[in-house]
Amino acid sequence: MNRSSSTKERILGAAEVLFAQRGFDGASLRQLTTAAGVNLAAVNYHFGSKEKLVEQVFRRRLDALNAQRLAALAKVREAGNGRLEDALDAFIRPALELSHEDSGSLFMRVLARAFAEHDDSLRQFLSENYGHVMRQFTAEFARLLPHLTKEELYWRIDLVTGALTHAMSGFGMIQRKQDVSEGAHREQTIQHLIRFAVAGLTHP
Amino acid sequence: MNRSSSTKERILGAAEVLFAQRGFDGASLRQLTTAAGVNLAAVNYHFGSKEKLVEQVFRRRLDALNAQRLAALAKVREAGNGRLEDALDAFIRPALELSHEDSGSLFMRVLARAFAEHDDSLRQFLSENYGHVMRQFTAEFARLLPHLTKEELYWRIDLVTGALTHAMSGFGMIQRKQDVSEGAHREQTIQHLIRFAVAGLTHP
DNA sequence: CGTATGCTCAAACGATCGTTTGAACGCCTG
DNA sequence: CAGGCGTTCAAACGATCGTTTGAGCATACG
Repeated sequence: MNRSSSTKERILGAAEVLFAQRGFDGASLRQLTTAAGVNLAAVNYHFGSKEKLVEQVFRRRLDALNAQRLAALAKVREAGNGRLEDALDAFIRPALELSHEDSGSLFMRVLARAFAEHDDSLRQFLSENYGHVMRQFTAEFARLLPHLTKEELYWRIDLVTGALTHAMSGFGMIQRKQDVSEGAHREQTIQHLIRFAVAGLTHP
Repeated sequence: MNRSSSTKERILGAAEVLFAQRGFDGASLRQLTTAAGVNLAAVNYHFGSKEKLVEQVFRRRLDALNAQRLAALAKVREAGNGRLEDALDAFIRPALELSHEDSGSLFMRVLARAFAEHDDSLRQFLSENYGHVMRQFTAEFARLLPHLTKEELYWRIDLVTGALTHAMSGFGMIQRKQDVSEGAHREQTIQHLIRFAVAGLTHP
């Protein structure tokens, strides 16, 4: 029983790495199970199919990520000082903390890939399970930026989302310098993203 | 001989559509040649391999796109009034005009996919053939924003690039309304992107 | 007219894919 | 000890992939 959960976890871990590196189609179950050190048939035994495995890879990270985002957003609302920076922090910080975990940084690449691939079933899965998070943040932004028309707001949120996805998935040129600690670098990154997002959302 | 170029063009057109829809791996040569109405072997006969076909799909659009971008940038430099908006216009407008051509909008999706896939050979191809364009624009931005450190500038360019790629590849929620002409909608979009980019690049 | 040349075609190649199968294994329970 | 159960395993399945082949066709040239 303990071995079983170990096998599942090993598959999920290897899947995240290989999906990030080669994409969902590009990573074969043979590469994946070899990297995980498990039998080829284990994926279909434990997950049912490759597609279900993909969903579980998302679930494992996104459940926790979105719970943290919503909790942080609730705290911001509770405080009620209406600072745009705080709402953005609630959205950005959990994602960046995840992406600095063990192999969590790869997950952001997986997520960026999912956006790039216009695979309908995957997009539907993401929308059904996690669309409410985006809706809550959009509502909060609308509250904090009441002078913007709905169309204008959507435009800006869309562009900010693109920038953040791009940055968090590690496409960027910016690398941590050796004389900066990881925690400090993350804090620096968060501040960069927030200042950029604020400028993009509030410009005249 | 006329038939030959027609076959090549039909393959390139169908490839662009299918690569945008299903990705480079996801689109098979059999789907592709069927859609193009040509024989399966035609791809390897005219292009040598699937990978070479992918390169030609990029070349066909990017050669023209980057030539227009550099020409527009040269004009901006010549005028010499140092407006950031004009440099951004030189970068954005050619891409958006391309994406409103016949099936050119799909090409921006293909480009976004290429960014998402961390395929090394493809990235190297893009960097070797078109890296100088990005370098010229970066240099121009550095000239127009002399108060920014190099690191700060790279951060902002990186985020702006992410936003523009995201927006131009049509992920966005914004759709053209029926009572707005296509030309007007494009001009509106360009202005949106430029204002957003200016805000992101110049904020304190 | 005969013969190169450029192109198209159906067919087949070996490789690799996701999935299924049935036997073997370890372990807990009765 | 016997037997059921969850898991792992090697092997095979049919499908599909990119690529190659060699015959067939048309057009251009001596």
